[in-house]
Amino acid sequence: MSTERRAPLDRRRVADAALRLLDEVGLEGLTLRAIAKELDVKAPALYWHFRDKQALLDEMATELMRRMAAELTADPETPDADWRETLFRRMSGLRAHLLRHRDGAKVYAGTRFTDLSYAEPMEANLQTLVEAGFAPDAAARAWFTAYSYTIGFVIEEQAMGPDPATGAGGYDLDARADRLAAHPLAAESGRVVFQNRDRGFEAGLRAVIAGVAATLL
Amino acid sequence: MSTERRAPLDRRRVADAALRLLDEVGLEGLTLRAIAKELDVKAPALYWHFRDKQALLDEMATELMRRMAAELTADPETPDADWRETLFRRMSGLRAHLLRHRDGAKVYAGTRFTDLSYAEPMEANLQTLVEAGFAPDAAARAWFTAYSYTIGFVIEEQAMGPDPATGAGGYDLDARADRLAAHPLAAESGRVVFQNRDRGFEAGLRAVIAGVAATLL
DNA sequence: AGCGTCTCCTTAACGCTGTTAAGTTGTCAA
DNA sequence: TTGACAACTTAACAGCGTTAAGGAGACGCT
Repeated sequence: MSTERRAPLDRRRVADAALRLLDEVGLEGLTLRAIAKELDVKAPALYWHFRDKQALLDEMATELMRRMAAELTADPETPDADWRETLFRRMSGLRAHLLRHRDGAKVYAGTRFTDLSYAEPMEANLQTLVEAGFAPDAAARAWFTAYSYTIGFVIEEQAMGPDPATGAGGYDLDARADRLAAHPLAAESGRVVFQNRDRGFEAGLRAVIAGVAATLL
Repeated sequence: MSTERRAPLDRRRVADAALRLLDEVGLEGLTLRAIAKELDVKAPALYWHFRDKQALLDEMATELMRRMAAELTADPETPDADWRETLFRRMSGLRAHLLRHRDGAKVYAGTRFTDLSYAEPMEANLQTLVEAGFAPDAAARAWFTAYSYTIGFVIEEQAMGPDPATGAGGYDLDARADRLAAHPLAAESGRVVFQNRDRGFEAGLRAVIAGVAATLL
């Protein structure tokens, strides 16, 4: 008679399962009952670990951030990298993590972390900037500017659906261009924005970093 | 015997009422029944005008954009303004419109416009950049970069709650600084980011524009 | 050994949500 | 006068987040 009792849940394992499920069903399909089922549990059990659904979403965002931080310590910096390269890599890494999950940016944006695990990596990032000559205020401003750009970019990006170049493309660019035939620049801008997003993101990020260097350093 | 029949609804009047209601109840309180009540109508009536709730939200975003465009044609450009000033004003105006409504950025971000009224102002904006010497691709990139920054900024901003400086401040900055005492730069960055948001937005936007000029022009 | 307490979960139910189906009313054309 | 059509209402449904109440197992205490 195996009296195997499942180990009790904790917040991280719930957030982990929720992130897994998110990729299958999207944010609007991410119900408490579905998450509970994933964990072989009934929905009200989740209320033992979280005050409400928003607290669970906050924990998901925090878990995402923890994974980002873990990747950083695992894969150590090239020591001679300057602050531009560091900032570029941090924001590219943020985008990559958000893109790993369906609606990742919407889950992440504007949520409050549930613990202080963000403090250490954030301090390190700001330190890099200060060591490069930024005043503490300017370092914070520089970081938040690049962060805002990244978040905004990925939110729009994920709302567009899959990249029409890579993959079967959910959006018909030619039809869009036809509708906008009377506005040639707007028509062409669709291709620039919707296609080749990796390159596009990086071009914009480089601009942001260059501007930060010019006005805040 | 007054047989006054209310004029039938249309999409814009519904979107208008929904935007009014949004300020009172926030995005999560914006239910179809509440919108319907605002219009003296029952909830299923809305399905005569919209396929589903998302279509209504799209119309709200479109209406917001229309108002922005209307403000532009009403208040004509100083003719000698250079592209930096134009871009700065456009993005500041976008932010101002998003801030006018509770959860404005969340409603606006990542929705699809329901008609082509965005085409004309967008063409004008891109034209300004092209006339200033940007290649068409670079103009589109420049615009989308500033746009992403603005959207990301306002989403984070509205998620923070009211500005602690102006108004009674929903967030306790001193408590935050205490928690982060071991990480002085991170602690101080809270004040930089959470306070004085108008100035902060503008400083970041100026950096973005300077960077765009340096790398894309 | 037995009792009580605490943790972690279940069962049952609540009000509310977006959405659909079917029916009603007024208006206008032929 | 009839019929078609637009613009709604009434009624209902499955599913949502959430709460209240209770139950099973582990743990410490006497």
